Amino acid sequence: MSMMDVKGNSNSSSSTTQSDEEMMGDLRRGPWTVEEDFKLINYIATHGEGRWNSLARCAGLKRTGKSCRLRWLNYLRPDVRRGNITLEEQLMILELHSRWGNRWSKIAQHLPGRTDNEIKNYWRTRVQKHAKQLKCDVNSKQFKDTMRYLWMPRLIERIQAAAASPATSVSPAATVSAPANNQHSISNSDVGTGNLVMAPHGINGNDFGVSHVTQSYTPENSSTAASSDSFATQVSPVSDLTTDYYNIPINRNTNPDYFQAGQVGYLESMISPPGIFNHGLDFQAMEHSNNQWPMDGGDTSDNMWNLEDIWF
DNA sequence: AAGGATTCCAACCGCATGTCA
DNA sequence: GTGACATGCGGTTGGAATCCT
Repeated sequence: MSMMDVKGNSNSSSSTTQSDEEMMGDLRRGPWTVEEDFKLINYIATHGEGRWNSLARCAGLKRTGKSCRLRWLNYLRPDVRRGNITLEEQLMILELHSRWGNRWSKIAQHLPGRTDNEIKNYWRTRVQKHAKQLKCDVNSKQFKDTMRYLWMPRLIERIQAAAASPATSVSPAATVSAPANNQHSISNSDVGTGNLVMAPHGINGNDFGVSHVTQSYTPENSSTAASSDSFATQVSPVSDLTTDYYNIPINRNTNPDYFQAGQVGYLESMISPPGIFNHGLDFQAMEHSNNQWPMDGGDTSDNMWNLEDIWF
């Protein structure tokens, strides 16, 4: 069973370009196979990226240029980072989304190794889900306030707690991501200026469920490394090509303007301006009264939504 | 154990914009 | 200036995996 089976060889797409249409004869769709991945990787290794339609032809792939591009950018690229979104990344997504809205690609530029697709999926599956549970719009003031005064602080607390006790580190990014230079170091002067933390109009959202952030990332525990039983024929959701198969080092970030998780300046800057979290909420007490905020990987979403009762 | 519900995410679609002849 | 084609982006879909009853 595959998406290809479902969508078949439909050639009714009105969005395809003319050159796509010309190729529509026996185009493949749906999940990529190992063979296709190899072809694409090998071709790009030799000839580089770009000119995706001709690339698809020359590489012997019966795919549209679009499809090749997407597969490369979202999955095969050497610096694509697999695995769970870290706390720091969640915080970053949250903050950047508050600034830019659904500008996923722009947000992704500041999260090395993460694709716009991944961030978009994250937002939709976690944040919007919670907004829905709260019966409010993700862009509503109510929801933003909840983000800003409840979940952001909790996230920061957890990041700091993790930093204080490395044995229970929650920051895979700190170990996986090791850019060499020129990260955007956020100074304390950013704090309270709206520069990064606590933007004037608040924070839109985050996954405070953080159910997947407590493990250190390894290829083995990558979320995409599971369920490899269908690997022989289909790879898309399961292969860990960037490590096991192709032995390509992960996460070679070159973006000079990105945030490095675990960077002290960043975390410090994430600490709220004085008093901003002190709106009569005792988070410690809340944590206790709600059966805490586990650091062991359990999904805390429900607990957090219990906090909602207190909040409202 | 079974099957229904939910979650996650790869891949697709449609549109906008960029590039080039 | 214009049209053809390429690229990029955000939204959506649907199926595998996982969870729940």
